[in-house]
Amino acid sequence: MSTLQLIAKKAGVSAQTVSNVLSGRGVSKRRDAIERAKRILQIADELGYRPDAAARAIRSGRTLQIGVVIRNDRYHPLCHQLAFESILGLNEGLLEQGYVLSIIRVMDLESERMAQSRAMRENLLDGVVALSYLPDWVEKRLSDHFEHVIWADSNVWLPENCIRRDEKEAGILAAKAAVNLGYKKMIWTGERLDSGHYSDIQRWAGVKEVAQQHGCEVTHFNGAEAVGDYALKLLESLNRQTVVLAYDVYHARRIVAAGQTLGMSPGYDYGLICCDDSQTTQSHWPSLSRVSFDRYELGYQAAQMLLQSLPGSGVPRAGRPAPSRMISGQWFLGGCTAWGPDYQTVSQ
Amino acid sequence: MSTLQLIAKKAGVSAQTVSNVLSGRGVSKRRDAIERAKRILQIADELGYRPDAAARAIRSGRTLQIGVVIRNDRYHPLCHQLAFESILGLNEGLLEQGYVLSIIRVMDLESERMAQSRAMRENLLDGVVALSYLPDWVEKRLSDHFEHVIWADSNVWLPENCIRRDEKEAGILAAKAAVNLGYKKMIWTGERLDSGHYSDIQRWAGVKEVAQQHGCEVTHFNGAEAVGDYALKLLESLNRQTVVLAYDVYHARRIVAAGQTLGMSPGYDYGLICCDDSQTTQSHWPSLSRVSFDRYELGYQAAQMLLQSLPGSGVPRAGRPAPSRMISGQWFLGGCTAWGPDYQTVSQ
DNA sequence: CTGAAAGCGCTTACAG
DNA sequence: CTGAAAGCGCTTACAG
Repeated sequence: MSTLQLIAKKAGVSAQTVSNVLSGRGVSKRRDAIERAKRILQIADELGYRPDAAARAIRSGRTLQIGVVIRNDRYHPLCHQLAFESILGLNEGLLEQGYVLSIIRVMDLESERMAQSRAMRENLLDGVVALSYLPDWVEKRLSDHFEHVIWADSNVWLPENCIRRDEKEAGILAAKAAVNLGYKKMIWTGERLDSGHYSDIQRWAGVKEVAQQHGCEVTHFNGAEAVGDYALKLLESLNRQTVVLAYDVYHARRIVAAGQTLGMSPGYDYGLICCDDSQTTQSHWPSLSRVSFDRYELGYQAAQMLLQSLPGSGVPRAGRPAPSRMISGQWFLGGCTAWGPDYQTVSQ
Repeated sequence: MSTLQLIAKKAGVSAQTVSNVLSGRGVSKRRDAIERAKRILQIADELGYRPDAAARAIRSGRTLQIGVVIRNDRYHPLCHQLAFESILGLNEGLLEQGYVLSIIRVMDLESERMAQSRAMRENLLDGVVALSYLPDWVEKRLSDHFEHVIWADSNVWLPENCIRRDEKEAGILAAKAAVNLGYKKMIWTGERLDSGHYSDIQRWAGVKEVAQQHGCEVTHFNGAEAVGDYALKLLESLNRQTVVLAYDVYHARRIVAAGQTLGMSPGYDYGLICCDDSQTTQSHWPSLSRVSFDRYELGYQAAQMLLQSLPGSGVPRAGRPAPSRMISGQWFLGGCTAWGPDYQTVSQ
């Protein structure tokens, strides 16, 4: 491994001249200085010089490392697969400013496990982004442990350092589309109604609001209990006048699977509209009528917010907390799974 | 921020006594030493002491940081969504030995971009895991840049430092299941046959081998061109004697979507078997008959292999290259999408 | 503008 | 077993 010292020795100058040249600062316009700088650069190149991240960190007091907290672990590897899109966006935003991202699992924050995770045990991270639905004790622990936290998609909502999807709007967009398509009855399928993650509460609130405005009947179907009598009851109430509004793609799939056992297809035999999707949906289920959120962008923006709150991070207004943001959803008719009750089968 | 020095001052001892106590080494059994150690621990606790990762790295010469190279980026955020499962497994394996994982995108390895990515520009990583299908120039660049590389799921296959799924076995398992279920004709759907990623080549090789052994006709359908005349031709050849063997879940979904437009369902009107899945499939499409690979485990094992190849990583046999490994697939009947041609509809 | 010195926080030798 | 010293690779003051 080559160091500044080594380059300095080979070039016959001092270490900090090398440092100056390599960092692009303070090279004089004098002819000999320019020549020397060239030689230094060449030697550094020959030796394959790369700065030592640790040495830089120890001097600057900043590690340029950020953590992202997610729920996934060995026993719940995919409890929130969509997190991946946000992680990729986050990574891109951080990388642009020289920051590096690493993953922290919620389970690593448990008291008994804290000592196992070097990211928690040592001074390693300049800040963290908490992603999605987190237990109360996790929120507290993160606030205690890190000076800089961005709450992305979590139940924490403050004037600063939070970023969320506009979930009520998602419910409203989905329900309005249903009304406009002419459906007379709505079935809401999700796991929770008025508790849990803010997305559960607000998507349902948006749907309910639109339904009431238009005098439309809405029944609730708990998607977690899709097997047995209840599933049959649901399926018996499916018809061309009825639209199922699904909390997410997972619930939408369950409805389709259950319908299929009775020979019913979405779009044709009943309407199906989903309140949320991800980029995967576009490739795996493009025909789904849905509200779409850009989770990659959410991650990217969360990165911007965190960098803004970090002093000396190089972005504009660095060092001041970032005002909270809300991400808008977008209505997508899809391929589609909701033609409305007046749909006529066309021979192909 | 509290340092060893600060604790030492408060406790009236020297810095390295504090270091000794906190690292759990060399505390004598003498009564006064034990008392003192207790006091030091208490002070460290009160001050919320956390070791500085950079300082430790600079002394030990190891950063305890690992990179994982993936293809995903802003323009292809989900070109390989399944990578997430392996990343989570990798993260778990590394974390157990105090290592931290960060993400490197293939695009960050491009010459013009190298300088942008601190992970490449600086001495930051002790080693990397290359995940999935990588262009030749990426393989070369990684080998040149890093002393320790594990090739996971890539086209690189050497006696050491490589880990792969047994893809030929996957093709064989899928095709044998089809034969055992009584299907007479097979349709293979994937994008490539004899070139590209080793999974393309070997899954197809396994299927072909079994088909030939049993005198079964196999036709190939390029899933990338599923729209238009070709799709119609495919659909016309679907019937109860025929099974579609899909390269992956994505291709399986396309077949189902195309079939649906003609009112055909997998399992009932034709057979559908998939050569690969992921943990997501279990929740999103449990009825799919398939070969299953544990990508989380693949990541976890790749972590073990990398740690073994790193000197001083704390695992057994550290410092010696890890022999290459092959991960087995497992046959899953699923819910199912392949009952065989003799399936009789049962009233529900 | 360049060089010698000091120091970031820690650990690894080496004396007492 | 404990303390004073040296040093990891770099950068930030301070002299020449």
